[in-house]
Amino acid sequence: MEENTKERSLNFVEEIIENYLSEHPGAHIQTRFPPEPNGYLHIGHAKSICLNFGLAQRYGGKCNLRFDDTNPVKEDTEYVDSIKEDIKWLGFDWALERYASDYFDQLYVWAKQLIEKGLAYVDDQTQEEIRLGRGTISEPGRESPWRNRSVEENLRLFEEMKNGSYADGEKVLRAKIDMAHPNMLFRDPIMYRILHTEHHRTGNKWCIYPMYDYAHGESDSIEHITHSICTLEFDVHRPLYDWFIAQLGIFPSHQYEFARLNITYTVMSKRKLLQLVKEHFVNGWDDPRMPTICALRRKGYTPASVRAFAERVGVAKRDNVIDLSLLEYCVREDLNRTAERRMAVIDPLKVVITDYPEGKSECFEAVNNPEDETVGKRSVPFGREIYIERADFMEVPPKGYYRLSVGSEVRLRYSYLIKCQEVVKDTEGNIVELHCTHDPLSGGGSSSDGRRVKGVIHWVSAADAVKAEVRLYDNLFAKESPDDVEEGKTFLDYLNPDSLVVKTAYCEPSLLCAKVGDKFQFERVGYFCVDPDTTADSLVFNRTVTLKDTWAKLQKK
RNA sequence: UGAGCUAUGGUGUAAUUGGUAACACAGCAGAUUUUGGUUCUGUCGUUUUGGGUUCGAGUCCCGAUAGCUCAACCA
Repeated sequence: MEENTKERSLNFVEEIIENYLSEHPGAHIQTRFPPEPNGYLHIGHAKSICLNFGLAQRYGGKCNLRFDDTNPVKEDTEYVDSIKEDIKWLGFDWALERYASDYFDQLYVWAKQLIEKGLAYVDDQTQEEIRLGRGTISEPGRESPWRNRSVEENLRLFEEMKNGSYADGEKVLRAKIDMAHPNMLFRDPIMYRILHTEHHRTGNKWCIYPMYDYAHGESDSIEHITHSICTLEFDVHRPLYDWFIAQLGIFPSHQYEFARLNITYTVMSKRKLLQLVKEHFVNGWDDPRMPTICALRRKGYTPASVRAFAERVGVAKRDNVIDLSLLEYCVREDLNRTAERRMAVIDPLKVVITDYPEGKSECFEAVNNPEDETVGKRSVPFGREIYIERADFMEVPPKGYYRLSVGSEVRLRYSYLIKCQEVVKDTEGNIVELHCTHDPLSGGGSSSDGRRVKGVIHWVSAADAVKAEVRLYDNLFAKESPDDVEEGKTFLDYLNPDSLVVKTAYCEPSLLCAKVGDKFQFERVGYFCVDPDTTADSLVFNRTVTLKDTWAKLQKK
C-alpha cells in the first residue's frame, strides 16, 4: 500500500521483526488479528489491523484472521460477518480464516496431557471459593482442597465434565502452578469451565470451553504465529502464555504488547460503546458519532484515511491520547484530493438579484476538483433568486469580515459579482431576504474594470435547488477525556447535547444524481457523503468533517 | 507478598544505539488563492526528578516520583 513505502523510522515491533528475520535467515513472519466476535470493531481495532496486516505485507509474511470464540455466551456470527466486512473495507485480506473453536479437540488433548504431567487438576470449589482462595494483590492465595487429586481421578473427572455429567459451575479444570505467585494469573489459572451453551460454530458438541489464557497461546502456536501482537493489558498474561507453550513443548510463538489507541472526545471501551447503543444515546453501532469502523465508513471516512491515521499515530508502549484533530486531518487530506466539489447552502438566506431579468436563467461552469483536473467541470444553473449562507451576510460587519454586507460587493463563486442594496426584514426584525444588484460583465470570471473582490461566497439557484437533509455531526462528548470522570458522575454526563444537528439544505441540482456513499466537498462548508437512509425522493447527507475555518476561529477570540 | 509496564514540546512519534533533540498534528504570524479551503514560508515550544559513570547521557547505573495494568468460571 502506498503509504507503507514512505520512509520513516522503525517502530519497536518492526525492530523486533527485523532482528528476528536476521537471526532466522529464510524465515517469514506470521501474524494474526484475533478479535472476539462479540461486538463491532472500532478505530482502536483498526490500528491493530493495520499493524498486523501491514507488518505481514511489509515483511513478506502472512496474517491470519482468527476469531477468539472461546466464550459462547457472548459471541455470535452477526459479529463475525461485520468484522470481516470491516477488515476488507480497510483494504486487507487474511491468509487463513480460523477460529479458536477449530482447535477445541486439540486443546482438549493437550489439557489431558497437562493432567497426566500433574500440571492440571479438577477443582470442585464454587466460583466464590475460588475467588477467595486466590488471595489478593498483596496476600498469597490458599491451595484448593482438591488440588492434589490423582492423575486418574482428574482424567476421569475432566472427561465427565466434557461428557456433560456436571452442571455449569460445578467443576473447573485448573493449571497447577503456584497459589502464592506474585503474578495473580499464576495462582492456578482456570483452563476450562462448564458452559451448557450452544456455540455459534460448534453447536452443542462441547459443554466445556477453554479460557482465553489457555486457548490463545496454543492457538497462536498451532498457526505458527511468530509475532503475536496484542495490547498492553495482556502484558501480565505473557508469562502464562509462555508457560503453557513450554509445558506442552509446542511451536514457540511469542507475544509482544503495544499501547492501545485512545482519542480525545470519545470513548473506546466496548462496554461503554455497547451502553451508548443499548440505551439509545446513539442510533446504533454505525451512528456516525461512534468511533466504530462501520460508523466512520458511514460518516464518509475513506479506508486510506484510516490507514494513514493508523500509520501516523505510531506504535509504542506508553499510554497515549491522540488528538481528534489528527484523525480529521487525515480524512481532509484524502478527501481534498479525491472529493468533487459541489455547492450547497446549509443555512439559507434568499437573495434577489433585482437587476437580473425575471425569467432569465443561465449556466456557469464549475471546476469539479481543483486538485484533480481529470475530473473536469460541470454546469451550475443561475437565476434571479438564489440562496446564500446566512453567515455570509452581516448587517454590522466586524473588522476583517469580507463577505456580504449592505453596500459591499462579493463574488458569487463561478458567477457574478453582486452588491447588497437592501435588507428585507419581517415584522420581528429578522432578516428574510436580501436585494442585490449584479455586475453583468463579471460573469464567471474577471470583472469589467479589473477590480478585485476579496469575498467569494457559494450559492444555489432558488429555482433549481434540490432539498436535502444534512446531518451535522460534532464530537460525541463535550469533554476531551470522557473517561476521566469526576466524583459522582459517569462518562454519560459528558455527552455533547449538540453532537447531531439536522438541517435542510439547498443543493445544486447535480447532486440529484448522487449515490449512497458518494463523497463531496460542499465548498466552504465541509466534506459530506450520501447516507444509506437516502431514498428515491429524499437525499440525506452526513457531514464527514468540516473544512478548516480560520474565520470562525478568529471570531471566537 | 505485591508484581509488571511506561515516562521526550499542548498531542503523538523519532533520535544513525553514548556524539548538535527532530518529524507530524495542534497553535501563532505571513504569502498565495474566485473555497477565510488547498499550497508555501516563518514561528512557538521538549528529555519527570535527584545522584553517579563519561571528554560527552534522552540513551548506561543507582535512588525517588508519577501514570497505567493485574485479584471474571471475560477476552
